[in-house]
Amino acid sequence: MRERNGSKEERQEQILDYILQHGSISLQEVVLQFECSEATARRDLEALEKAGKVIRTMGGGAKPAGLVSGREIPFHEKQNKLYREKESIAQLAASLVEEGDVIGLTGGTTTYLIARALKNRRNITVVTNAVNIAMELSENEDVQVVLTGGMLRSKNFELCGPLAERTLEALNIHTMFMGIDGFSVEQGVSTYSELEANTAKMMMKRTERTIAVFDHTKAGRNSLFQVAPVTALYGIITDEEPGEELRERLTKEQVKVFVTSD
Amino acid sequence: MRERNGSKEERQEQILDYILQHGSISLQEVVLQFECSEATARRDLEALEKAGKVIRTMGGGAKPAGLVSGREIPFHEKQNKLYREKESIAQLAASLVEEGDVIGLTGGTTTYLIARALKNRRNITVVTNAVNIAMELSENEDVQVVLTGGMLRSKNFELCGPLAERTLEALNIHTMFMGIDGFSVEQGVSTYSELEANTAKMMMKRTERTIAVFDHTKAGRNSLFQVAPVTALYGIITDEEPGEELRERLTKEQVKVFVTSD
DNA sequence: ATATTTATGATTGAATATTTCATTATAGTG
DNA sequence: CACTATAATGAAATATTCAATCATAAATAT
Repeated sequence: MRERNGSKEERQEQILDYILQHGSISLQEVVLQFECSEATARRDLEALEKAGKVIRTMGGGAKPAGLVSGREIPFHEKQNKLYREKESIAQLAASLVEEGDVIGLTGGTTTYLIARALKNRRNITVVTNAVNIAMELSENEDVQVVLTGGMLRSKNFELCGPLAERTLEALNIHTMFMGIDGFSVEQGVSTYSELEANTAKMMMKRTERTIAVFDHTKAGRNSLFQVAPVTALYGIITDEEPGEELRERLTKEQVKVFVTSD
Repeated sequence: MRERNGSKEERQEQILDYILQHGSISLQEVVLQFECSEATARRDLEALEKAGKVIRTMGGGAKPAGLVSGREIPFHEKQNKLYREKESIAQLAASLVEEGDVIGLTGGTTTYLIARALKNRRNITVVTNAVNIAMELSENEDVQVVLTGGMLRSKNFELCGPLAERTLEALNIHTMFMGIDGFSVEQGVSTYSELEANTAKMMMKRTERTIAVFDHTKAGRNSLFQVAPVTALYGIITDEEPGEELRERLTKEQVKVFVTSD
């Protein structure tokens, strides 16, 4: 390889730096600044685009929306296969929210979509422990966003730990939408992660009405850590009619069932 | 004019809606969805670009980063100014950090640069109330990131309010780097925002050594809300030698002075 | 009714992007 | 140390997209 000034990685990082500072860069600027060919400049921009860090424009590159401090906010819609289902769940959830409400949202893809559905609302407050949800909603000044504190788990952008729980103690939430990994009559709602389970539990304690949101693949499944029994729920929102037995039990426990196809 | 479905304005608004929701749109999607020619589709995107509402890409348009629901994030703009000075301040600050330290960072451009300088460190803990700093550092698993809770102020990504202060009560910070808007002998350090001032005050209470970081344009200036007198500081880091009187006073008060040019 | 303005679609030359292939440096292997 | 394999780069050919221009038809004004 004919390295002139530095490695490919260095160059791309510098290009990204430039874009983050200036907002955009032209192909010619890349060529001149790094004394490389147009082909290389394009390849660098292409690589950065693939990494979600740059959006390519005609004759250059620019800073994409949804990029915070050079980092992509994950959970973008394309990635998800159950996007339609989750989107319809999110729409239904959002329809239950009224002006003046104080809403709680745990982390997760479905709750993230609920946040997006609430994005253009006025006069609501959203309490969440998910940084990406907070960022999404902060775009709208009419939505008050309260983020819990805590240790940042980089993989899913959730704040967890004792600090998160401590923060929640000071809050009172009307309606909380809880994203979960498993739902069954016997075990209630459950998640893969103990940290998340604990944080969710704590959030529930501070909430009047807890509504579990999940797609049909989660129904009848149990994840490792139980968050709450079905009796603790105000309602559930899902995309497929639950089985007869489940439906009966839920009715008996006065758990409201919202199905998107209804 | 041969209006098919609606006016030019309607169409452009719908295109914008689509882009805001989906993040981007292709030229072909515009053509198909609105049954117009490519020329018209391009013209619409061009108009939206001129209005600053869309960034045009190769073969389409996308949501621009500078625009968030019609408002701009001032954070990245500010970063341009005095970048070199701030970067050198950040480097000096980072050099004071050792393995095992628990570092506090308030929000601000300079502190953000400190975070970036600390990004590849090992075994340090960073406590911050700035979401963008947390996101930046969370890329590295060897840096433990603790975010305070609080109300998210969308303009600068800072978490403020009683909740932030409540979170800080549970934490003990070794060295804190505080970004400020004004510094003078009489008033000490000050900021534009009362919320930020209060949060900074609280963070100071939980910190052994507080170091104020600021570029020379902040020296000798007072902002609206005082955070602390100079006597409360362990040190300052700035890019220009302070005046003789100031230097004398700082020496007398045993405030360490770090200047990047030294 | 006629003229004017505006929006649109089509065409063409220019700019940009993509693909492919040859070259050279780096890293690894015996 | 030579040899190979790999990765990065540059150059050239091809394909795509864009910008500018002009003609036409609808809406508006006179």
